[in-house]
Amino acid sequence: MKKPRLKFQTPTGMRDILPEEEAYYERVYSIADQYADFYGFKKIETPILEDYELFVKSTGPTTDIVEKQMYLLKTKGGEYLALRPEFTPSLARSYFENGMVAWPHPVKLYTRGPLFRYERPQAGRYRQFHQINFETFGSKKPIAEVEIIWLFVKILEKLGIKNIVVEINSIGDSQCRPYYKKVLTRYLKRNETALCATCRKRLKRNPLRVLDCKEVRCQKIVKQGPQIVDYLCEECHDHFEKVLEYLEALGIPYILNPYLVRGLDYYTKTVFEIIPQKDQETRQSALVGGGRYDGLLKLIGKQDIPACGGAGGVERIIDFLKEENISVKRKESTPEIFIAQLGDEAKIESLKLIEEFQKAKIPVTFQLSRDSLTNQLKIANRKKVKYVIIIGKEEVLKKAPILRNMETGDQKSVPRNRLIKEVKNALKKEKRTRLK
RNA sequence: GUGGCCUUGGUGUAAUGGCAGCACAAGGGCCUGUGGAGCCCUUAGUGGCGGUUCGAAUCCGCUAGGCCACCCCA
Repeated sequence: MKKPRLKFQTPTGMRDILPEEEAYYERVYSIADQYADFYGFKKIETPILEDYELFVKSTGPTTDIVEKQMYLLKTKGGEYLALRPEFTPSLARSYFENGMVAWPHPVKLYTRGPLFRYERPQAGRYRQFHQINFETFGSKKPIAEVEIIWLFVKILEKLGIKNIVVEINSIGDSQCRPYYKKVLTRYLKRNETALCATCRKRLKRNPLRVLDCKEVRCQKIVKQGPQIVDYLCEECHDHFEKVLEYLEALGIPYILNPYLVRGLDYYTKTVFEIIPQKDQETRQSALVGGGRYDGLLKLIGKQDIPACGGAGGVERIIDFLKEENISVKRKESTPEIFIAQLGDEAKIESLKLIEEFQKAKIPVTFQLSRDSLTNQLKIANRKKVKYVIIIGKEEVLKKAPILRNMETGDQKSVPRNRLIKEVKNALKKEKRTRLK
């Protein structure tokens, strides 16, 4: 619980990512990069700011994201821009704008980076957060969304995450969903008095959302009501069956959740979430979410292109890694050599030395702003380096710095021109004895 | 947008209406060019505004942040 009451600090819900935390991000990103590449998803980046209308049109004007969570800003030129709250609209826009329609299909894209939603911060939820995101444009085959689920499962596995489940459902398409909506609405209306207040509102605006209400009373009613799977049209039914068949073939464990609907307007057919097993009850912290959105592209471009995609929440994945005690090793260099200098000539000489070590790819550390040898050795000691090179006036004159072993306290003077070689040998010896 | 808890040096904490203290960290010294220990010194704090009171870190109000939950989502 930290809160430095400073003049300037990060805005609410935003935070600095410090070195320790950064190691986790690097880990997640590097694995995502690697797997994206293997599975043929091409990495692209889109601007953080987009035309505000893009999200209104695609994410949906009645969604919470658009209604209350978007960062909206007006430029000096009078345009309305939004900080992107999700990736899909941006990628769909980019698909049309860059003529990807003419690329060999399906077009498989990968992107990652910060997203912004204005809401109250909470565990695993920030106003600036990060996602890894995959989209496939131009395939209506069920394998397309399975591929994305597969990819996410692989990435999570590689990160060391087990104990997760894929929850999956089909919410139909424009053929069958309207009818189901009607049936559901009729059913819910009959039981309206037993629903919670918000669900009574939902009933008018978006009755499907009643399905994933967490109120016990609503769940009770929903459980006895009609399920979408029984109302799918033939095409959606077959599609869904194929999806499940592929998942089984891949050995990906999944759970059918007939009440999974998701909050964005544009989904059709398959919707899925990947959730830690322990959160299955609450479904509070989905690590990954996505689905098919065949109707979206025609809303923002000329052609009607089938598409699907999914997004993984980087912060949530990292939180989960930490909860599961999956540690991430930092890959920064750990210098084993400290260069200590005394006096001006020696300081200049040590600058040259540092460059030589850099060229020889030997990581060194130093504190040029310190002058006393005592202090420099103290620092060297704290940094747990193996060797210290000491250069003073005398050593500059003799062209022979001192090489000191910090463990044994032995030291000897080494001719300047042989120093790098000598250090290399010493480090090699260290490594060998450590292996024994 | 709603609710609960919280806010004291860089960090972790103590003081419950009466002198803001301790530990660690940091910087310096004891020790002129040789570290790890010890000792000494220094820097540095009640988030902000207002109220109650002889007196407020402490009680009250507002405000700003933080954490958590609801809503919703990754």
